[in-house]
Amino acid sequence: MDVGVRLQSIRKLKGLSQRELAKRAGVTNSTISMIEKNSVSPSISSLKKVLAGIPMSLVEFFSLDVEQDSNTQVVYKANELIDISDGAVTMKLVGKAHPSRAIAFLSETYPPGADTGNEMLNHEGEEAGMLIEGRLELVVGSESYILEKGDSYYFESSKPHRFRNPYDEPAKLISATTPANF
Amino acid sequence: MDVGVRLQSIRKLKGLSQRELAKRAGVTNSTISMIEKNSVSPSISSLKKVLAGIPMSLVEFFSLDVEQDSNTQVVYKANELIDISDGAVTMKLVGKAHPSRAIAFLSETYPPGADTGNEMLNHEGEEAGMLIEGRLELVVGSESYILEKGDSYYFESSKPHRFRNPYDEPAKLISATTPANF
DNA sequence: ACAAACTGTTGTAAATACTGAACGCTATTG
DNA sequence: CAATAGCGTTCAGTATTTACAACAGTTTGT
Repeated sequence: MDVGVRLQSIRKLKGLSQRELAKRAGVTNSTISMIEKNSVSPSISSLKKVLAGIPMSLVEFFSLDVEQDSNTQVVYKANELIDISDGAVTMKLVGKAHPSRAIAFLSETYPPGADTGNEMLNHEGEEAGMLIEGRLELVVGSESYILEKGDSYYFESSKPHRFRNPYDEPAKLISATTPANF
Repeated sequence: MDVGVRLQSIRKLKGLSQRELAKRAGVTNSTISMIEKNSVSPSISSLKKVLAGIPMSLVEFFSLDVEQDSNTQVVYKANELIDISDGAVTMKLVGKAHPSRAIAFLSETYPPGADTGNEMLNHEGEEAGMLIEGRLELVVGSESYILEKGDSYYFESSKPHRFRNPYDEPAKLISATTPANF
């Protein structure tokens, strides 16, 4: 979360000097220096100007993750998933030990009557899933769908959405969301 | 790309007033007002402070796309998935019509003897999955694992990996990969 | 109707970021 | 050995952003 260090590593990765980047970006070299030393917190406009000289967007800049080469666990037995259940809905997360989680991969079970409630729109990402057992109702935006075994979905997480099981047998769903909000 | 408009829409989405957000964020209301009117370009530190009051990260803030009303297909029936099978392995992709695919969400079937072959290390990204039926062997790096029904996995796509079904019943797998390489 | 509590929008003064011109340093070149 | 060109850092002055406080307008409650 260190803007200075982050900028410096990107700049060096691109093989640019402070002055070179400054020239391309249309700022002075001292600006770059001070930003990298965290002696100032740049304004959005000037950081944007600086990044334009790389070039790189603000999103890219902030989402750049400092790499980590963990030798983490790969396989998780059925009983090793971490339970993040919410109300009646059972949700089990794959990859508990994973550091830089990009996907939230879940096994979800909706007992009869279960409902996620009207989730607020979640700003980022996309999600997909497939129904493994039972039937389930999916509402995305103003549309309502009935999922049956083998059916799947894919939508932007930013749209308001909701899962509901109005039937009398449990529904089992496997889903993936990116980026992970857990 | 308009910071002011962006902040305002998020704030209103959360049902906060300028003063309320200001209080939570530890800044003054005038700061919020001026940022939203684009009469200033806030510093990273103050924008970060403001967003903390929502709360929201800088990445989320900048990656929030304002309008995204793509009326693309949401639900895909079992027979609507597009088949990208490779050799003996059946692979069906969810969300064929989706424009900005971030996840490759697949339903895969490995008949007895099927093998993906030694896949080359696959760019960056991560993948996760869960076994729905049968048994399957997964090799990641130098490690080999046996997946049974309900077991799952999560690893960096950059590690060399391979799936194989040495058993005499078909194996069914649901997987998610990001970013999508299809 | 009036007051109280809220909304967002301004000035002005204080705090912070940016520029331009130094500085010391290392490497390359004649 | 200069001399030149590059590097990143620092300092004083200027430009911009922020806090504080006052403002007008709208809604809530008595």
